[in-house]
Amino acid sequence: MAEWNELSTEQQQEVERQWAILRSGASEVVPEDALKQKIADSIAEGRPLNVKLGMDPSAPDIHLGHTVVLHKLRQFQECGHRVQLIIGDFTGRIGDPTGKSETRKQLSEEDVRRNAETYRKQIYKILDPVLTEVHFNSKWLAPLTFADVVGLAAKTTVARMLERDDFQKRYTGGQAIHIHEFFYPLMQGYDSVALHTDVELGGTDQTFNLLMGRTLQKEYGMPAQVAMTMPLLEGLDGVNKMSKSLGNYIGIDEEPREIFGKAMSIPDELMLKFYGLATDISPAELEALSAGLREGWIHPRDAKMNLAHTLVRLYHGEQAAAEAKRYFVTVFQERALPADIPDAVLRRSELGENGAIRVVRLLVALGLAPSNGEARRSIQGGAVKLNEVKVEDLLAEVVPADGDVIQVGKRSMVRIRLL
RNA sequence: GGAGGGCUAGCGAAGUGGCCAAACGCAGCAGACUGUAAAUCUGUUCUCUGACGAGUUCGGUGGUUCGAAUCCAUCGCCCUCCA
Repeated sequence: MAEWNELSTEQQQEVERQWAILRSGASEVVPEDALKQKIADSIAEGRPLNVKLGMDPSAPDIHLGHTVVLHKLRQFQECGHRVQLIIGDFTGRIGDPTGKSETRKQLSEEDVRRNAETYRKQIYKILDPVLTEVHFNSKWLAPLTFADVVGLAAKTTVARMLERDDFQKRYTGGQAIHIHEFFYPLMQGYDSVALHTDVELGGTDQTFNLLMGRTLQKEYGMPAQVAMTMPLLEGLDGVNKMSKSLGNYIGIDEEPREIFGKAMSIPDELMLKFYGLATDISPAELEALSAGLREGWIHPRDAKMNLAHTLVRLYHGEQAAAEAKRYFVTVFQERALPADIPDAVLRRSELGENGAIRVVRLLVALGLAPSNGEARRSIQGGAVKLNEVKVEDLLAEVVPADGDVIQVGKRSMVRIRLL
């Protein structure tokens, strides 16, 4: 272990510099002073730190919630450290019980593989591939014998497991906890043993699992990792954490217009948090923005527009961001028709003798309504427009022409192509 | 091993023989308004029908009944307590 006074002045400055960057924004670092020591060791020995992140392969799309941690990893890489990305293909077959009120479904091997591939593709939008190792944890977990597993399980206790918040709730609430769910933290901890991890990152909901890594590493006679948690980002609903299964997420692989629109729908109160956790804005800029909103010289709408723009730029580039913004302004602010409207084919055979068709049927034929009932409701709700003229009559018949534009609400519209 | 409780629309949750296509909340969709797909307010949310009306739905199956989400049998799944 490197003593502080053994380091040169330059090395000490470098330690301080890295520590300031890496510590910033983190919710908790356990133990608090160990991170600086690890950095110092790394610099003294000229050895990069192994920084681990486990990814649950149950949801194949990376969303902004994941990026909070990924951006932090990127900072580690920029300081010269190495990222160990664990694809939890083995654990994924169990399903992390974290934060769940009920037992998760087990994934098939094939699901896990496919999802992991998707991860790999998306992850390098943020991480530096050169400094990233990707591991599948089945590599070391699958060969363990039952005796090994029993030995592993003997290193902790039921009482300890029940300390974890969600197990606690389920246990006292009379909901099932299967024995195999206890193995999840053990396995995740064992990953750190297998890879000699120095620092493990996760959301605050991962605290228990990260600490289990420390416990196990000590049990296996190696230095304990530092557990570093990042704040959780709420989803579009503004209440629950962003997650795929709740459907309240913005995926980084989504269409620019989607990302932009979804960003515009986050509650105003969460704007700053999104800026802070999901963009590359500097602390100084964030402070200025915060002050501007508070004192009223920045319009919340403009701030949110800028957020949406930034998010699209991060994952799709400046050009796509500008386009997405233009689209949003046109369609939602000016309520005008966008320049490009998707075509939908309408066969003449759908039309009656005189070339007419009831609007209800037209909507269904064009895929703008899933059923006639739904189409009727849309008309009754005043949502349907043909060439920007509202259709009010349920029984209305129209004679569609090639190029006519029909809309249901502001968001779905189609240009008719007669065949 | 014993005793008991449960399974209702996307989710949560009422409903215990006809008034139930099924209250209510959430989520979704739409409208108004706006500062945005924020907030707020309003409408709407099984399918077919212009409408009257009809048809499928309450874990699965089979019964009882003029009539079942509601009663019975059976199968499956879940939970609790005792041992």
